[in-house]
Amino acid sequence: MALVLYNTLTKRKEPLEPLHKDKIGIYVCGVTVYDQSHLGHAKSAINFDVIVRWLRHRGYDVKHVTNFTDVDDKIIARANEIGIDPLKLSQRMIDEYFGDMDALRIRRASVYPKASDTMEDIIRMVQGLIDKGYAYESNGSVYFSVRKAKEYGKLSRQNLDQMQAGARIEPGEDKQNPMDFALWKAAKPGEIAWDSPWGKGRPGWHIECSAMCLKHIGKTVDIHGGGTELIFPHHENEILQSEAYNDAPFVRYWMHNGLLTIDQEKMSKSLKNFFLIKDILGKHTPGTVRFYLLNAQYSQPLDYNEKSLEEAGKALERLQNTYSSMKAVLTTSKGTDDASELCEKAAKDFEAKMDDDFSTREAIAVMYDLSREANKLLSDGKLSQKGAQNVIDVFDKFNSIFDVLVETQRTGEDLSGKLVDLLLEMREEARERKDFAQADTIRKRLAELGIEIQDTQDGAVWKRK
RNA sequence: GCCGGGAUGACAGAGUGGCCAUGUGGCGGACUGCAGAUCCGUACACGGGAGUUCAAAUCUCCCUCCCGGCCCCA
Repeated sequence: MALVLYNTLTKRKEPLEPLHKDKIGIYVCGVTVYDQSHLGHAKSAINFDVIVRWLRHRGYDVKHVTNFTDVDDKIIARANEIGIDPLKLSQRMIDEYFGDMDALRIRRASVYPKASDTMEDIIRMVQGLIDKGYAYESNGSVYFSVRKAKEYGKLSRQNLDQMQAGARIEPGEDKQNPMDFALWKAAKPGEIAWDSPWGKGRPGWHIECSAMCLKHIGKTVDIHGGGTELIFPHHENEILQSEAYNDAPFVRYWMHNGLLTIDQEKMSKSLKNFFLIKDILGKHTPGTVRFYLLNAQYSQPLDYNEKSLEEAGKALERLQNTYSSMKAVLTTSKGTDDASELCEKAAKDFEAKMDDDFSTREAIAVMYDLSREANKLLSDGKLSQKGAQNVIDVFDKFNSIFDVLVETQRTGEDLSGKLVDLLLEMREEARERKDFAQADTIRKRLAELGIEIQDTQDGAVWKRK
């Protein structure tokens, strides 16, 4: 069955058909690095992390490009406040960003271009747009002329005339039309600037993405992603620039992730209602955070609150327990049922849900069903060792995409493992002679050492926490 | 004002024209020396109003409310 995904451009789910058979170029708008990352950034990054992992799992050769906007008004303002070079500030924030993302086990993109490294390409593109008559220079700045665009608003379905009537944007002093947007901004005195044919200045916000897509992927990118708040004007303007410059369709599939809200409002730096990733990770494991964020369809908004994050942690523990139990009985289970039918069905259902626009929430539900059935077989003493392995295989596949489970496999082969086995034998003897005080002491002392014991019908099993 | 997305049980969050989402939490059981884990059963639902249909939470229309976008933002 084909993989389908929701395309914001056409407003429907479409089968994925990359431009070049098995290769996919995906560009995801990154962050403006003027401050630390919050949970909303994590949502976007994790959503696309899973999407890319799934595409790779399906056999595609994926080139994933995510940019850093390292030159912009906010960075300049912040750098001035603290008195450092803007590019130093942005580099520092990039380092922080990678620290957070690595902690959340987000796989790195193939390339992370920065606006400041892409300057030649940006200037070439701006000049090209002027040469083709789509853009004009005015007092050292360059603007894209929206009236020259063949189609305006095809992504966001905005109508130029209505927008102006409704928004009543005052024309900027250098603009011919209020909806024109800057491709190149003339430098103000003292600002960081690059040389260009129009004097010193720096790129407008939208042009870097167009230039990076062209440079790192090509005229047409298969998938372009970002948060829903970027649809207008950012992505709309990218389309105008790129299609005018390249004379080719810019993007085949537009994917937008829903925003993280808090008390029903968008989490954002400007609203000051954000939680930093590093603060959240002080209270919750990376697995819990990932699981929480993947508990909703990527395209839907998700309302954050501490309680639902805790719930996600408990819910995840359920899957973790099953996984750990299966590992624990891998060489001891005595049943005869290899659970193959069950596991094949789960694996198939999981694939189908992920293939349906990356429906992580439903894919998780499949895992719960598998969990329940597997636990039942285990507690009835029916599960075979092969069966435990089959269940583990499905969980491993799930985890290769979601990356939320931790290895709790007993390491019984080394000395410490053998010592734990010995203690469990002694505890078993204590229990047989009803010396529960002794048995409980052993359990308690081992727990203090990070070894968790659970009594099952087939005897006690243990794992490292 | 214009554009887009929503409204589902205590909470979180799926989905489909007729059958159970799922998880957390409740309640009642099973198992157990105790813990823990696990399993079984159970209650609680589809914003409001009209229509289509044998059948609608699921399709159509209207209404209400919420969120996002229209300066920056994942």
